[in-house]
Order: sequence, then C-alpha cells, then structure tokens
Amino acid sequence: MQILNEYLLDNSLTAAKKLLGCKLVSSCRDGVTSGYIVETESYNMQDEASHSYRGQTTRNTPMFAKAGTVYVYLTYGMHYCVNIVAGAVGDGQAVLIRALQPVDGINLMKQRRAKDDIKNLTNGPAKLTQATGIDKGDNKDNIFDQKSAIHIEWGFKPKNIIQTKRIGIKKSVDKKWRFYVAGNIYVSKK
DNA sequence: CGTAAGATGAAG
DNA sequence: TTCATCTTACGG
Repeated sequence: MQILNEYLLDNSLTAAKKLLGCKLVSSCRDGVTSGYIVETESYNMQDEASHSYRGQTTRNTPMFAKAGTVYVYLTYGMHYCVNIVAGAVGDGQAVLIRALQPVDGINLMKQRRAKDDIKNLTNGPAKLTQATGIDKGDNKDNIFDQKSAIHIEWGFKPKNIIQTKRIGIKKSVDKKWRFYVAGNIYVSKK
C-alpha cells in the first residue's frame, strides 16, 4: 500500500506511475463521486509541451506550489483538466489525470455527463472533470488536505503499467510520459 | 491592444 | 474530419 503523503509525489515521472490505482475522491458541488486513477501523463519544466516550460505565469502558478496541489485549467475554451502537482516548490511539475475507473456516485456522474454508458463517463481528461464536478473553483486545493473538496485515498495496486507517448500534444511528441493500467477498459482511447 | 494556439470531445 | 468556444500568453 502506498503512503499517501508528499513523498508519493517526489517527481512527476515516478508520481505519474505511483498515482495509478489511487482513488480520487471529489465532493465538489452536489455530491460525492470517486474513481481509481487508471491513466496519467507527466509534465515538467524541461518539457516543451508543459504549461510550465516558459516559466511561471498567472495560469500555471499552482504548478509551482507544493506537491499535492491541484492545478485545474480550461482548455479549448470549454473543457477543464485536472493535474496533481509534484516535485519541489518552485519546480513546475505536474501529473495530468487522464482517466478514472468509476467507483462512487456513478449515477451522479451519468447525470452530469448526460451519458448512460459507464465506460464513457471518465475515460478522458475533460470527461472526468465533468463527471466529478471539478472546475476552476477547485484550482489550488490540496489532495492531502482533508478539508479539500478533492483528495486521494488508497485504491488498488496495478498489476502491470504501460508506458507510451502522450496524447493530444504537438510538441515533445516522442517522450513516453503517458502511463496507464494495462488492460483497464476505462483508459482513454486512441 | 491583436491574435493564434491550445494537455478535448462530440458529431457527421 | 470538422467545429464548438474562449482564456491565456505573447508580441507590437
């Protein structure tokens, strides 16, 4: 069983693997939802595809805060994505949460997504924020803070982890910084 | 200021 | 494959 404190998030590459199998719990808005993290991607300051590549800005400030900080941003003018910050304060590292295996509040997730198929609730970075109710208001929360609307709990230990290229980026396309639980049906497709 | 590019998803 | 949709970053 993983120790759920900041040592889990020593750097974004190892954290991306160690977060797989952890349960992400959201009590955002009108109910509790949760799911096991089954797909992640790593980002850091040496990475052209990272929001932190050109240093700190208004938007990416949470990436430079302490490990466990939640970084939520709006993409394409309509979708939220969640990251969990890793590494030392001042070093812009984060892990993008790309897919969950639904656990609690599945009916609420179906409502929020207006979709009935359980496999289509949280199998993508923006789908999962919609299903769990995570939005800009949750930016800068901390997953180790019990008062936080978003926190993590122990889930399961993945048997096998696959490491591949990241999805949906145009820079640094050859880095194999995407990780997912082998065989899990809730992993985003492509 | 002006503007172009997004760590996406859904529909056709 | 196209498009919806709008904040952010960055240049002039």
